Amino acid sequence: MSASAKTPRERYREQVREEVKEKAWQQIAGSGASALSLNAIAKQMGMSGPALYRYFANRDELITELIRDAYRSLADAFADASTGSERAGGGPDLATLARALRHWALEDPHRYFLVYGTPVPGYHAPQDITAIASEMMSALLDACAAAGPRPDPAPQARAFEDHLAGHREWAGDHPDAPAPDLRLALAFWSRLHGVLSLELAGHFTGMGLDPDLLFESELGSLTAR
Amino acid sequence: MSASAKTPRERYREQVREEVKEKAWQQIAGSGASALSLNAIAKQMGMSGPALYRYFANRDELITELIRDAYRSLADAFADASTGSERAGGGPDLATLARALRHWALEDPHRYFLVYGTPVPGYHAPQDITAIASEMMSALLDACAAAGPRPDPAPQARAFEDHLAGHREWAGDHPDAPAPDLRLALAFWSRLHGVLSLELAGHFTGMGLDPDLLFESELGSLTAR
DNA sequence: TGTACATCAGTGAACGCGCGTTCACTGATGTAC
DNA sequence: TGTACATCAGTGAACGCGCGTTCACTGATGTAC
Repeated sequence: MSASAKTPRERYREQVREEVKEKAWQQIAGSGASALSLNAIAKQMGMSGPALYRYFANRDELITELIRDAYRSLADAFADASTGSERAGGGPDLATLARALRHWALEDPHRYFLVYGTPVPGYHAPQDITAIASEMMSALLDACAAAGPRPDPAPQARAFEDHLAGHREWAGDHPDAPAPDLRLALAFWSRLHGVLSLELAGHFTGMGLDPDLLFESELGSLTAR
Repeated sequence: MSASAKTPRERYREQVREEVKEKAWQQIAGSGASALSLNAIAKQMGMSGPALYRYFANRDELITELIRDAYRSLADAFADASTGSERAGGGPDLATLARALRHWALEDPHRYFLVYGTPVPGYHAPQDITAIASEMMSALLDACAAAGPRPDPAPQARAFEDHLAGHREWAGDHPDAPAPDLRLALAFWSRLHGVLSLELAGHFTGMGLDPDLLFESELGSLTAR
C-alpha cells in the first residue's frame, strides 16, 4: 500500500466535505453568500450543527474553500478552452477563451459573483488563489500573442501601453510580452466582465435586447477584422 | 401659509430620516449592505431600536430608499456633467459623462456596489428606479448622438446593430436614435463598468498598474480619433 | 390667553428566532499485539 | 482470530449574542375652541 493511498476514513471525510460544499452552493444560490449558515447546512444534511466542525475549522474556512473551488473551476475551463483551441503553430484562440468565460459565468451566476462581485467585507484572498489567477492570465497572454491584428490604438491606448511597458510584474511567466499584448489582455478582462456583470446582475432585463449579441460584439471589438 | 409648506414636525421627521440614512451608509461602508442593522443604527443615534419604526416601515424600506438615493445621485452627477459639457450646437460630451461616472464610483465604492454589484437576493427594484435609469440613458444617448466618428464596427458589431434596430424600446425618449448610437451607448456602459467593477473589487491591486490609465484607454476605444 | 384634547416621538419589555462556537460525552470504526 | 486500546464521527446541551418586529405605555408637541 503506497503512502498516498487513501484510507476509508479519509475517503469518507472527503465525501462529507464535498457534500457540505454542495449544500453550501445551493444555499448561496438561494439567498446569497452572506446568508451562508453552517447550522442550516448541517440541518439539510441531517446532522447537528457542531458536527461540521469536524470538517471545517469555521465558517470563514468554508467560504475560502468555496472561493478557491470557484477560481479553480474557472481556471480549468480556461485551460480546457486553451488546449482545445490551440492551432498548429499558433496559440490558443481568444474567442474560444472568451466564450468559455461566458459559459462558466452563465452556468452559475452566484459562483461568478462570489469571485467577481461585491467583495466580502474583511475577506482577503489567500496566496494560492492569486496563483490561480496568474495561471489564467498566462493562458490569456498566450492567446493574445497568437491573436490577429488589432484595431489601431487610440492615443489614450498608446499612453496606457507605454505605462504597461514599465509595469509588467503581473504578467508573471510572460515577462517579455509586448505592451500591446498586455493591453489586449486587460481589455479582454474588463470588456467581457463589463458585459457579464451587467447581464448577470439583471441590468439588461426588461430592455429586450440579446446579451449574447452584445457579448459577441464586445468580443469583436478586441481584434481587427 | 401654502399647502405645501412644511410644519416643524415634518421638517424634524425629514432630518431624522436623513440621519438614519447617513448612519446606514456608514455601516454599509464598514461591513457591507447585508450587515445593515436597524438596531445598530438606532444605537449609534442614541435611540432605542423600535424608535426607527416611526420613520421606516421596516429594514427593506430603508434599503430601497438607499438604493433610490444612490441612483438619484448618479443621475444628478450625469445631468450635471451633461449640461456642463454641452457645446454650442452639439450635445453633451461622452468623455465628460464617462469621467463623471468614474468620479461617482470612486467617491463611494459601497454605493457603487449597492447599485451595480451583486444583486441583493430577493430584492426587486421599484418602478421609479427604472425611471431614473432611463433618465440617465437619455443623457447618454444625447452624448452618443453628438459623439464624433467611431472605429469601424467589427462584423459582430454590425450584427448587434441590426438586432438593436429592432429592439429599441429601452431607448425611451430617443425612439429614432440610429442603431450605431444605441450600440455606442451600451458599449459605453459595459466597457466602463467593466473597468470600474474590477478596479473597485480590488482585482487590480497588487498588479501595480494605474487603473486611471486603463479607464482612459477604454474610454478612448469608444470613439475614433 | 387658557384650557381640553389629539397627535405623535420615543421607551422598555418582550417574543421568537437563528447564528457561531465550545464542551463533555457516546458509540462506532480502525489498529496493534 | 481475538482481545485491548486508540482514534475519530457525531450528539445534545449550553453560552452569549444580535437580529427584526410588536406592543402597551409615557411624555412632549401641536391644534381647536
